[in-house]
Amino acid sequence: MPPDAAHDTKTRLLDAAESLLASQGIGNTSLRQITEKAGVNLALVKYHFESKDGLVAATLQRRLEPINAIRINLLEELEARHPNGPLPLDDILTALIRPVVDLGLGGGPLGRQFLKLFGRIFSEPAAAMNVMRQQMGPMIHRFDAAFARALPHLTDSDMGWRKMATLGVVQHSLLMLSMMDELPLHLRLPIKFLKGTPKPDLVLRQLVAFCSAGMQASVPSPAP
Amino acid sequence: MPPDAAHDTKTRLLDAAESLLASQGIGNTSLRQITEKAGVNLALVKYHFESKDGLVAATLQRRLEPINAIRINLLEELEARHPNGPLPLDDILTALIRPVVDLGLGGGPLGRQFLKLFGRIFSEPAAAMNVMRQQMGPMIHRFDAAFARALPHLTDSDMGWRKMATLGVVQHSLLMLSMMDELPLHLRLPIKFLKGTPKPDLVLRQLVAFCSAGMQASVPSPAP
DNA sequence: TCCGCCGTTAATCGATCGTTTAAAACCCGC
DNA sequence: GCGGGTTTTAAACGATCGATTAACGGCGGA
Repeated sequence: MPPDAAHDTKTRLLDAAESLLASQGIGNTSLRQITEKAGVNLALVKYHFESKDGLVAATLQRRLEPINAIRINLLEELEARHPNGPLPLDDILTALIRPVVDLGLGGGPLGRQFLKLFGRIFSEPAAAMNVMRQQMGPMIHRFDAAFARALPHLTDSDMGWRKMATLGVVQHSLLMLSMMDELPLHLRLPIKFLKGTPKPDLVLRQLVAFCSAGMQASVPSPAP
Repeated sequence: MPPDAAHDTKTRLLDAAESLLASQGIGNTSLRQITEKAGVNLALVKYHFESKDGLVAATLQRRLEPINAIRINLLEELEARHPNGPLPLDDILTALIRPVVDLGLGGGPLGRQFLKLFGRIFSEPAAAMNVMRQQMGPMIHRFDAAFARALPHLTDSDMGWRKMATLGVVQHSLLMLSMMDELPLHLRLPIKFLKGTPKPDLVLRQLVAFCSAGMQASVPSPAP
């Protein structure tokens, strides 16, 4: 992949888009803002990405693809270490959560920006949401067997509720963390217990601890 | 119910706004869409709500206020039943979660619509987010003492992480549920384990079970 | 040298946005 | 039925949106 002009333009558009989409949302960010920040002509969006939706999709895909690849790699390593018998639940959750925490809090401000975009995406127009699910769906499905091996006594329904809750914990927590440094102080109620940006390892441990316990909760009884 | 109370201009605007903001997001919904759906003149938004932001804020406030009032009522009843000693964690979580689940899944389609708006709001422009926090902040703070009584061994930091995770579970799960009936079938990956709209009691039990276990998780140790 | 393609540019398209104005319509006590 | 405040109306404002066009520069192959 040569560093030709076209590749450079694409990257600059993606970087600018990632930053602006994250901080303002998709619907509230204009192509003109993006191209101005990228120092690039407006019409090049259509040339390189066909449309605004295309640019948004490419922005998401650029980050989601490697994250999900790492997740599956970690899972396969884990499965290789435990050829049979139940898998350690905490290790499964770590494989699921660590890649996104590392990107978001381990890297520079770029990762942080994507973290916010990742958190926002569930509320955005269908076009963006579809890319999200297209990327996340197969990855989550890949984890299904692992969870079933770790918690064999859970019904499909109970397991479904708990996977949904787990994703909620990760998505919401990381969104809040990524918002930390740009919110006015008096609005930081949900995260005011934090002194500064926490280290990735701490975040990972907290999220895994909560989700692991939630996953292993005793099945709630029908009705009181 | 006087005949034109339901057709009162303000109420019709709020109803139309709630429905459209929920299904499209705030930034992607125009005042013209709202006023057309409400059967009301465009300029009346400025007359009754000053601006678009004012209408959005009023839409949120109309639902958040009674929900948070019920939450605090339930909490105070709980505290009255346990004048001293620790509070049952599951009951605290029930007081926190039940009101929003009941509104969203117990009532008609109107409640469902707001559920989606509630789930979206964390990703929307600052104006809307501020209203959200302004309403949620004092309510959450009201629960702080109760959580501390139920889990006295947790540090402020650990407690903070777990409250954040709990809100994530509730917010994300309810958003997914509220999206159920309008998503194309092939995109329902996260919730495909559900046959139909679940009863409020089932949802409440699942969410409380997960969050309660997560809240009570053993404190994660520093580093491996 | 010239052709042809790729990347880029400036400019404009029609549409739609939130907001604002000024006048009309309405309601109610007098 | 008349006057005055409240509510509603139609129309337009300037700004900005995503999309599109036609022309231009550069550079490698014929």
